Amino acid sequence: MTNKNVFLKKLCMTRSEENYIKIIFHLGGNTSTLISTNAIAEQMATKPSSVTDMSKKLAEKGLLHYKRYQGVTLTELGVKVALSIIRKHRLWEVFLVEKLDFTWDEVHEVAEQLEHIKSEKLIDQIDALLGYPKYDPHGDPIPSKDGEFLERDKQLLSDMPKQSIGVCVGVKDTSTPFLKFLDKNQIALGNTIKVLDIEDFDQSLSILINNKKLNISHQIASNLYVKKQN
Amino acid sequence: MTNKNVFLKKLCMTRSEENYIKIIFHLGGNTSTLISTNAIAEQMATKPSSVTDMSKKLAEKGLLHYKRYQGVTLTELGVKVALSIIRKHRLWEVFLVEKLDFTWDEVHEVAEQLEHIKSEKLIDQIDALLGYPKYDPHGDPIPSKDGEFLERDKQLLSDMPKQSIGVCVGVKDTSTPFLKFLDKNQIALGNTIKVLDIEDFDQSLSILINNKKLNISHQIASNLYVKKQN
DNA sequence: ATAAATTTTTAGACAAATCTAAAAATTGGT
DNA sequence: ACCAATTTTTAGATTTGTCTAAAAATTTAT
Repeated sequence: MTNKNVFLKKLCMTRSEENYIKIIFHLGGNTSTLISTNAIAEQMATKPSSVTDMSKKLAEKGLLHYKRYQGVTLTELGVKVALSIIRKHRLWEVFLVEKLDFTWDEVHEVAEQLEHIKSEKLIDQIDALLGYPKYDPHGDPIPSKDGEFLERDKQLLSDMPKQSIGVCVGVKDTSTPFLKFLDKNQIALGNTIKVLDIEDFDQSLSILINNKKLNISHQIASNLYVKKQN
Repeated sequence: MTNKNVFLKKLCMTRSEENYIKIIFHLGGNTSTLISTNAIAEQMATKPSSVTDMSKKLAEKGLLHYKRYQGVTLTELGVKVALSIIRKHRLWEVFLVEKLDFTWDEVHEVAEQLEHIKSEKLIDQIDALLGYPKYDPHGDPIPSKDGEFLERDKQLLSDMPKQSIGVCVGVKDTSTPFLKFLDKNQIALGNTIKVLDIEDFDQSLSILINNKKLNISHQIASNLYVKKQN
């Protein structure tokens, strides 16, 4: 048994604590990014005052660093805990889709419950049963027992072929004009985008997003990351 | 969807409430047996005063009948809820043993967690994946979606006469030491057991199992259920 | 039948996780 | 640098499930 797992075993965490750690990880993902109280509150669908209370408790437990009015960062231990929860969540998602015929939109709610089941043997056996998958049904990477994982293969929208479908996962250019353009056109993280056509003349794209057809320039498309489906 | 399932869907129950209902069912099993506050407290490993509080709450919700100083009985709805929890618990136990190589003594703790996962589709698909089993790994019957189940015609090994043959179908004692003993001696559900001899002095038995002769105490034999062969 | 023993309930407290409302600190615009 | 807006924290309350200690009801024994 690794050193990490000894720590995880000793730590007894409530469901609520685990959800905070998971959300904080998703908002930052490492030990150096400061996450604000309000951002956490919004993701947790709770009030900032509740977040402050929980931040103090989790800092007390050594899972994050907290400084008044500054925000929090995960400790190394906090990252390990987050990865172990995410590992469980994503493995359960694969299980539900592969073994129990769940559709992609049905898995999340159930996986949110299953990720809190406490049994090392359980999740390791599920992992084995599934053949040690590397990605979940949404294409997100599944951390190994030791917390290692491969970042998913995302690509620029401009590199997608005609008729392909992807989910918007990030931007390359982070300038204000570009982000404003995205806002104005209601292009947001998580949106599904289908490439309808690519114009030979200027490589501009005709895409389907939010059930609406939209034409965007090659320059726009070459600054949007998508995760290709299938 | 049956009427019952409509009710179960509307009822939102906490984990603690579900555990009370399950324990009360195990102590009585029907709508007419009065269960005492102390008995529940002992099984729940809690104090009688806590049981009183919870009894009032569950009566309020229509799951049981409660009269001061008398005890409680389950309502019809309470029985249905209990059966649905027991169904989940036992199906998960089969899953853990059949699909994930858990041993008899490892399943209980994890099934205690899994039985509270809320998803009708999840448990129905697990049921299908397992081929709609009728009995769990301890030989206890699994209620159907409609709450019906067949108690098995079984008897204690200690009540079998010399030279009789039976098939192991369950255990009376489900404690870890007993289950570990069975694992160690390769006594498992489905094994055929022949009673070779019964010692007058201490009622210990000499049995034939897996084509091997084995001596077991009367105490062991009185905690093993077998189904007698014609 | 009545006193003693037991069981059950009540009353009041506590911990966890949340909330609201108000106070304090930080940030941003001019 | 200062005022206004925003963010964050504090203080105090609420809910759920539990506890202890004491009171009340029931059961048992003589």
